[in-house]
Amino acid sequence: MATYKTLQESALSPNISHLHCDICGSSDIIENPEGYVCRDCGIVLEIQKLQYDRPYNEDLIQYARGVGKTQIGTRRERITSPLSIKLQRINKYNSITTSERAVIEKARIEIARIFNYLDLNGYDAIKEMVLDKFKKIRAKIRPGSKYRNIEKLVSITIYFCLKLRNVSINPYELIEISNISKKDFNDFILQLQRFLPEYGERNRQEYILQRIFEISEHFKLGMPFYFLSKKILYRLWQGIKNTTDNVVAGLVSSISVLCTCKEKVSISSICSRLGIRMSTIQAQVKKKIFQKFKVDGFISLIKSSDLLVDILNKLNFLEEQDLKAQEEVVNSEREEIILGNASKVFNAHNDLGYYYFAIREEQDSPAFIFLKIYDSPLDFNYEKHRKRKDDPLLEFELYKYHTSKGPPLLEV
DNA sequence: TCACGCTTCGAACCCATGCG
DNA sequence: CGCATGGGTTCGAAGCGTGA
Repeated sequence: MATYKTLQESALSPNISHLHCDICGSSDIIENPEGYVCRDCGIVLEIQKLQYDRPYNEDLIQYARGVGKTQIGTRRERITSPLSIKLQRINKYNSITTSERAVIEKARIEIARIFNYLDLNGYDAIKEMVLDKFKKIRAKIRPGSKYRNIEKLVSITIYFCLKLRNVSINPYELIEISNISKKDFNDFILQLQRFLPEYGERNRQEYILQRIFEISEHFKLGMPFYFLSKKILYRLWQGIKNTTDNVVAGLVSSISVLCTCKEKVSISSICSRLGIRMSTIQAQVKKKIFQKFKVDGFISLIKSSDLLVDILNKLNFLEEQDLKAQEEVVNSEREEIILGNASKVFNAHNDLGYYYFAIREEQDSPAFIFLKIYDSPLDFNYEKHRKRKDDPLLEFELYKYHTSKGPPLLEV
């Protein structure tokens, strides 16, 4: 250290007073990157610049970068020293920071191991994100909690971060390679979500669409498959979203395959690619499509695929024209209208079912909104109710309905 | 006969809720 | 944080059907 200090001091002073020029004898010597130079005659002195290389010394090994610590003597030295109490105290603080750093280091190794296993070595940015979230989440958990377990916490943080960045991840695969049980995995996800609020608000549709795209690429199903899947995903989202991402992806892809390219790929191969069961998709199609749209005659997933095509036809999914227009509708921003001053003026049963008549004041001119409630969406024919082909088509979705307190809240 | 995809149905699991 | 409960969802294994 003394040598380093001397060098620093000498570098700060413009003159190196103890040196003399070899030629003119002047003591006006300065230091530059090449060496020592005489300011009077401009000659570079023969004397070498001192270059300090720290010599190897077994005792100094603790200074090495990586360990980043100074050892406060050996245990015996600390006890026998006259400054024993002080040294013990310093050593105690020293070891506290060591354990925290060791945790980060252990986490870093575990993250690298899992990324390596999942073949995600190109995702360095996500690796850094995982470590960052790991530190932040761990800092918020009280000491002694099981949720501070490094390996388990790393595993869950990786799961969260990959999902947030729309990178495919199979939870079963992650559980298999991590030191975590299935029960703990679910438990951790539930508990740790509150420390990562962005996970709850993430765009699930984007992740699911990414998985559908992977299916499309893997089985070479082409763009018709992808666009139909996208349409089904966005338009039926409210009805199908209440399950895991992979199941939704499987449901949408399966419907799409059954309607466009049944012969190209089997449903079971799509399911195994997504790590889900075909029976799950069958149950979903039965409940979310057939039961929801009140279509009788469901036998099984494959046997009822003709009926499925009929349903999608009636819902205007399979029309080639309007594809672009419908995509715009699907992608357009949603606007919420609260029919606060609407009044129900007619409430009779007729062929169409129930309907409401609503009035909403907008500046000086009143707006009239007709809401027709059908028994089933299949009873509704868009074309019949559009006077001209180019009439704008607005989709209304009933978001909240207060039976006794007033009119419904709508999402347009 | 075998492999593969599909169907069936009970078991296992998940999740929300409440309690201690 | 663990446990119990109950309803809904998903899994998993056995069996069936079909084509090579």
